[in-house]
Amino acid sequence: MSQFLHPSKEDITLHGILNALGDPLRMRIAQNLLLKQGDMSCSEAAPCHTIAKSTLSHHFRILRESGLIRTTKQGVEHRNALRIEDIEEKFPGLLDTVFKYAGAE
Amino acid sequence: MSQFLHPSKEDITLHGILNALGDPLRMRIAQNLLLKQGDMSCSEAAPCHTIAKSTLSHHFRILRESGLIRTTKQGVEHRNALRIEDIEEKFPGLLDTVFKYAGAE
DNA sequence: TCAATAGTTCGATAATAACGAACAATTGTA
DNA sequence: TACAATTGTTCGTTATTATCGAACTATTGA
Repeated sequence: MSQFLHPSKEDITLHGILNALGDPLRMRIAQNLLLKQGDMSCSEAAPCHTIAKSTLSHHFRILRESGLIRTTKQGVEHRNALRIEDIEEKFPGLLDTVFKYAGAE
Repeated sequence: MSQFLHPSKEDITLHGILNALGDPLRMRIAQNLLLKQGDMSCSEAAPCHTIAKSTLSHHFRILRESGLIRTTKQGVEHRNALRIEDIEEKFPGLLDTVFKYAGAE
């Protein structure tokens, strides 16, 4: 009874992941989630507080529907986490390689 | 006196590359260029002949301005090639990893 | 000089992204 | 039970980007 639409591991596509990470804002969200090594609320993972929350919500949906993150509801917050194991199973080494170069941008 | 706008190696960004490859059409163009291991004309590298050539031109421009490909003029054709060495220098292993999983999509 | 070829550019329309406002769901508090 | 506060989604509008066909440029070959 997940309220969010997540693709199954098999349905995750490479271009979906690349497209998700090809946007600077979404990349920074993903980096934040990676650093935290746990789940974060949307506003917590947001790279800045100037962006409209409707826009933020839109980006989280793209991240979610690409399969890069999983969102669960906890109280009033939506907690987000990278689907590291799923991505690693489907595309071994991809996240390592990408995040290795994502730091400085 | 190149007629095309190519970023210098240092100006190539990760999200530019990911964004370029995050589109299925552009990914297939890049794959074609990789397989050929040489340069190809735009129409030669195009994944299908139903797409409008103005649209194709647009995608080649994005690939070019991301730094993923280099375009040179040879007669009436524009020859395109992946900038493998440049990308490899800036992001070692990135193209290997990405193209390893790009085949089946 | 003229036709053929390969791409680019332009103008119009379609699709997508950004924003603020209104909404829904949950929590805490009186 | 209200009711306010908080988090995020949805909706409607506007701005940006993608797609297309038509017109254009540059080059080649007849």
